Amino acid sequence: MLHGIALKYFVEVARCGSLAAASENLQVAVSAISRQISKLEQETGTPLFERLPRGMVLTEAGQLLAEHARRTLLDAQSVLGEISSRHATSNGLVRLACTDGFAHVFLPDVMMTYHRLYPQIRFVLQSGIPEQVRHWVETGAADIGLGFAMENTHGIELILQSCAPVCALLRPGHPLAGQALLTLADLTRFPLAILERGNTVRQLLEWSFAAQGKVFEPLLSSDHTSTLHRFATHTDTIALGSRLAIHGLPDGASLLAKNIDEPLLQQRQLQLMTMKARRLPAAVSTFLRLLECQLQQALQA
Amino acid sequence: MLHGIALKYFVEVARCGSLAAASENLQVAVSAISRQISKLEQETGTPLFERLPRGMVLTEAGQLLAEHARRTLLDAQSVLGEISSRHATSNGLVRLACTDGFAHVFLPDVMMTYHRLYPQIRFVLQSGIPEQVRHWVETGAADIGLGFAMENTHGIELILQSCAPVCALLRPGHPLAGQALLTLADLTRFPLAILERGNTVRQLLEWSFAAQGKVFEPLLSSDHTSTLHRFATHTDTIALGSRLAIHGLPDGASLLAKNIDEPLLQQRQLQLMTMKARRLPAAVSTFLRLLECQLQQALQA
DNA sequence: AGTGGCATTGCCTAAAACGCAAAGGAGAGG
DNA sequence: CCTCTCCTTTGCGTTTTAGGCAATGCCACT
Repeated sequence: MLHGIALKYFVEVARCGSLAAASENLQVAVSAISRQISKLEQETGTPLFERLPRGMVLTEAGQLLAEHARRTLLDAQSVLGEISSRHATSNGLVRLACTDGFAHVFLPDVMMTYHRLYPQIRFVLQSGIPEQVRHWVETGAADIGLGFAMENTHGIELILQSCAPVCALLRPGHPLAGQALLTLADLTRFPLAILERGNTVRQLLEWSFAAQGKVFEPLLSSDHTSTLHRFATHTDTIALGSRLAIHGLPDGASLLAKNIDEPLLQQRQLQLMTMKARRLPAAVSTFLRLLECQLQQALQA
Repeated sequence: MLHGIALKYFVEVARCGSLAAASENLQVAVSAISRQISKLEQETGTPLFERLPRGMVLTEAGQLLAEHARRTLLDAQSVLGEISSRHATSNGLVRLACTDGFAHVFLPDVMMTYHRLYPQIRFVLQSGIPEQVRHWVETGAADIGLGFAMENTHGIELILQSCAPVCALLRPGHPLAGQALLTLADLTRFPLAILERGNTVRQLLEWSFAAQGKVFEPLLSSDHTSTLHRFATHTDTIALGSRLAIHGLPDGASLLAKNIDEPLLQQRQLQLMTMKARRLPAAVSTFLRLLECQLQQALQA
């Protein structure tokens, strides 16, 4: 246990938003949890939750405490791991969160490289829209996040940030394959394939089209990057995405990435992130270094 | 309490090196503490202390846990502070550790500047030899450390590191005041004033003299920089120290800092440090930024 | 061998956590 | 408007855990 059960209960309640749900997950009576929360509130001298008819939600003070608690529990877990097996990198789990584009080629490649160095380390990868990725990292559900954003984020530790403009991805035989730079007008002449709403690409594209009074009606809309790519490699459809997403694809499936002459589309930032003020387990930390390194290489290529 | 008492007892035992002493400080029976320690060892599955006839000393695993515990407890304290008084910078204590040279002019000046911005923040300053400073920061007895070192340190978060060669400090009327650069031979022709053993200046000077087969017999040896300065401003004695130590002294007491042509003396590094992986209280964090800024300015001057 | 400084163990008491059941509140829906 | 449902909180008896005290064991030092 190391740390009082109080904090453990507290984070669970914060996570599920009600005593009842937490009681279910923790297999502990509701009353017990209720008392622990009361105790915490007494100790801090402020209410940590707002009591709503349908559950409990963190107050401002509660959020501060929740952050502390999550940091602490994660740290404890990592330290216990390091203690129980003395070799630094045998605390064997790296939990990654990323937006879809990285999940198919880039991250698997990095994981493979890492795996050759430390075969006993396991991975968990979760992909989602940028907002989810950010949230997972912030709450410690993932160790490392890789995604896109349009503005600078706070409440998160930024390991690396780099401009990652939205590109047009098209097959070598495409009519536009000869042009180095495309315009928005070029895009309107071909069917488009793009990620669902909630992703930065989609948002930026919609803004760009709206700014020029054009309607944006993609032929294909999916929540999987690979769907788009597959489609684009065999048709004249133009997929919208990032250069990194196709970096390292097998030659047979290769796509070309073309820049698009539209300022809005340049605004996208790639972000590599971890939880703020968190001490990472050894395995995560070394993986992070590798990832950062490979990311920089890929960005330059 | 927030966190189980176990960790609290644990760090205290680690700090004083025996159950008996910890029992005294905590006002808790020895047996109670002994049981908490046993419980921790059971939970981690490894002994955390080596039992010696004269007390207990941390094992390797124990050290890992102790670091975690200290991080956690400090973090908890800081979060509680932030909660109880919601304004970020009202958690009112900044604990500084530095080597003697900074304690007289430089740090007081920074504290004054800070105090004008946040009048309710209090300070604790402890000065000592570099080894102590480092230790205080490492164990969380101080929030921020400012000192010198000869090699790169680990187990500590380096906020800023900069070359800080040992200089000769002499009064404007001194026979050597005209020279821009002094040699070791110059130093032998005048009485010297220098800090006690354990400080980097002293160490480097002794090495330098030894390397040239000279004996090192300072006229004045003190553990207070100001003693040396006072002495040097009114005699032809040369004080050894850092440029920063005299930065901002009132004109009447002013000394000149001269570089010395001796590679060994250039090796000294100034280090601004905090505990590794620790989340600092808001007040400490803002003070640190100010300090860092002023330090950079002073270094350029 | 004896002594003093330590840590551990056994036993008992005090305090804290837990579970169950009942009570109190506040929307949702008929 | 009343009831139903889904919450949380409270009261009470039981169980678990921490604390204190005194006895024991260990080891070095004299």
